[in-house]
Amino acid sequence: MQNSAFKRGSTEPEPSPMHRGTNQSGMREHNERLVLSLVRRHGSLAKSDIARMTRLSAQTVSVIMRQLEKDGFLLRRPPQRGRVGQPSIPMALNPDGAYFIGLKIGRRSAELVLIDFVGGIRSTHRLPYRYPDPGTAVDFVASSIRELRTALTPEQDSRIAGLGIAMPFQLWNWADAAGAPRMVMDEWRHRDIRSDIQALCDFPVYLDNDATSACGAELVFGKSNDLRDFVYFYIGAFAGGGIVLDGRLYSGPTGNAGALGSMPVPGPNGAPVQLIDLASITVLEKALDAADRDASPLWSSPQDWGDLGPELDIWVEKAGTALAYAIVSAASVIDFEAAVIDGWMPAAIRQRLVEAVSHALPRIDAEGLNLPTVREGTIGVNARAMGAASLPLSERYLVGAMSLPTNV
Amino acid sequence: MQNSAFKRGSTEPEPSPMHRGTNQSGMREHNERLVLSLVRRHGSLAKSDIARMTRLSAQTVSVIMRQLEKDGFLLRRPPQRGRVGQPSIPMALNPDGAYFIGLKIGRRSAELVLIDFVGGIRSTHRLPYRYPDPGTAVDFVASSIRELRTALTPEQDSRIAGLGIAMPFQLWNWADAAGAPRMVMDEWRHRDIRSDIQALCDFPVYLDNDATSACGAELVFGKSNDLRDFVYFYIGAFAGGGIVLDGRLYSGPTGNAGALGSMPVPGPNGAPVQLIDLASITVLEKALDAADRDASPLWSSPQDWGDLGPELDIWVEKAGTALAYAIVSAASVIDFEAAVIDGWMPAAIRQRLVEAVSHALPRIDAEGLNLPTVREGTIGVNARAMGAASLPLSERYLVGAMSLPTNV
DNA sequence: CAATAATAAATAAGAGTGAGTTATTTATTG
DNA sequence: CAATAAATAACTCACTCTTATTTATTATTG
Repeated sequence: MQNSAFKRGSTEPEPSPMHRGTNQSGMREHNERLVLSLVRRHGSLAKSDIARMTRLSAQTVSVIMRQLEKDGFLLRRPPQRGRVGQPSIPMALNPDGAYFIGLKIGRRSAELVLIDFVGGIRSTHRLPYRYPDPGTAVDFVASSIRELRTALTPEQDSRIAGLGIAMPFQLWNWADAAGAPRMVMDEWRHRDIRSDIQALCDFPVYLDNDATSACGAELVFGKSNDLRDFVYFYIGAFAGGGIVLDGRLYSGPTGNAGALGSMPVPGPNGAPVQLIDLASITVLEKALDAADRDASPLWSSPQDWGDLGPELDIWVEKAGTALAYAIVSAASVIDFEAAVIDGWMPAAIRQRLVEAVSHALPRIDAEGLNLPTVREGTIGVNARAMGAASLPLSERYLVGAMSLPTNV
Repeated sequence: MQNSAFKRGSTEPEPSPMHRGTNQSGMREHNERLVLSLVRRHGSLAKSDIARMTRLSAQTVSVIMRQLEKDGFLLRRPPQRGRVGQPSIPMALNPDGAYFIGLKIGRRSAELVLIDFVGGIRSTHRLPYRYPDPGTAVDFVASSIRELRTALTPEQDSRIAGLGIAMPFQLWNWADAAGAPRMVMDEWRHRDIRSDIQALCDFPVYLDNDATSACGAELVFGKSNDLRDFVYFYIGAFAGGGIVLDGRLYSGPTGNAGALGSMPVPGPNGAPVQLIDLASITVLEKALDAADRDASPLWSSPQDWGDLGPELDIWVEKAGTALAYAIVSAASVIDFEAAVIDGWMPAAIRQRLVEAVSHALPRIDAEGLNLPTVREGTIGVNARAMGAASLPLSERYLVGAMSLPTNV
């Protein structure tokens, strides 16, 4: 079953489904994005560094970067002395160069953040609910945006470059049978939430899977940007994933790439089950409920779960093994450099989970594969909302997504 | 364990591991490749068609295509009358526009083919052996190339644009314990066969996994070019695979993407085994041996295996189920549009195998996934050698592989 | 049924843009 | 003060775009 909302969209119609040619403005745009991408990855770089890396002439880089500085995307840093020759002037991203809105629509709450060009959170809005409902969600977005925009100067306001939505794929399917009326959940199935929110905004609106978005946050704002290709797991209420190929978030032809929660892994009795059935936080919740332990910290305090007893240990062990199988399967498809694991959990638990995966991995038959190294994610609980905000950023300012330079 | 030979190489040193900028010649080259890619995909196209598809101006397309025609890459077809306005002149690929050499190094034989710009096989050279040995292989390549080049006019000879090698990953590991001396097989581990062959050639030499190469043949010469993203299985002595993303063969950071033979799938007793242990032709061979049937047609007559009895039926069933699991796992990583299955087997068997997969697929839990459609490959037994030849073609004439336009 | 209009492909001439080249300036270390 | 390296200025060159023109066909009309 396909989610009609999951056709990534921008503000412009794209009448040509095919490849497009390149002209001078496309070339310039590509080179500008390249400069911004390199500066983002390295923190700060001198014009001469960029020229060497890109093989563009020093003059060309000079022109491009002066323009980017003039446009407020780059800032000069103190000249670097100590080596022969004129000191180089490192250029860094200007945090105020552009702003982005990230919207996470979850099963228990919606969250909207305003972030700056380097991923700093400038404001946060939150709406908890028993179950999500499209009308309420759109109202929340409308009022939150109105509120945050009034707090900005006109100059800042004009620099809001886009909004991204992170939402579970097939939200209606995974809804809690408990609280959610069937009819409300079915609304999600047919409603094009992206268009509804686009109607509120004069900047482009993008939508992607929540775990894929979280992966985008890791790529754009995290410390994993030394990696060109990695597979990413976000362990939330349900386990999900994302894919980075050639340094770009890859969400696939239908937007459902990195649907790692649906990966078949060996189950307790030998029969295959889905990763989601072993590595989700709801699985831990059920185990705690069955043991008459209080599971509420799982949702309310992701920074510290307190003592959850042996149920946690068992979950970490089983989830880690399941993730290890998923990693081997993913490595059979793409020879990822790394597997990055993050989630809605305390950093200490995340670390234990990564250790469990690292421990289980060598016990799986991986003959013929180059196994990825396993790493912790570096964003944490905010990854989905920040990832949502990273979507317009990537689309507009990085060499990414549809990145062949196109006509303008 | 990593195969040092599996660093895809070209004839030029690539000192910059990073992204490169675009300049005018890069822009022109990109647009030329785009034209050739579109003409290849559609069979023939008028200049005006290309202009509409690429959004380039008619004049630009006119200039580019007249140049490509002058350079011998495009041919005029009869004008298309019947509609209002000046008749359009479709342009098609000139088969003699460029030639490519494909080399397959297998476990039982090496094969070298010369193909033209549209995939026509112009000559074939074959060397059967009990086990592969690097020295013999290089000698075979040297003499075959010498021979085929003397049969070409100087004009044709100068149009040989590259050579591709298709070779199993970790050839030494899968070697038949029977015939192959350990020492000879170990030579493969350390020898850089690509460089050795590059030394014989004045055109660039590429190397890729054999199944990945076969996938490239399907993409470039097959009838699967309506697909932007697909997963490909080549069932040879061992099962292997390849990946196509955004219309380009993706071989991954280490060249080991699409290592689908190593995919864990449920085994006969519940414990996971690798796909290779269920869906390889060697598995069928062993079953035939155990039943005292003659397995030799498997290798000697891939066009017609004759009657192989119930062992074949069992193998098709088991291999089909295993492939179905591998497809679901792959679909969890990337939401491929299609799964294409080809191999060293008669077309009728390939068809039965695809049916077995299609039958097994709906019985696997694929909640949350968009399952790809299952298709037969359209190249068949020659896929690996032709795929090898497709590597330099893609690299040089299609928007592909390292396809961001770069400086020249 | 010719004459003319409409349509679309293809091309020509010239403008505009952006990267490359060469030479120059600037600021530092040795 | 020489050597080195960053940064920039002036100018050239390549390639696409725009506008106008030519060409070949089908459709329309008196």
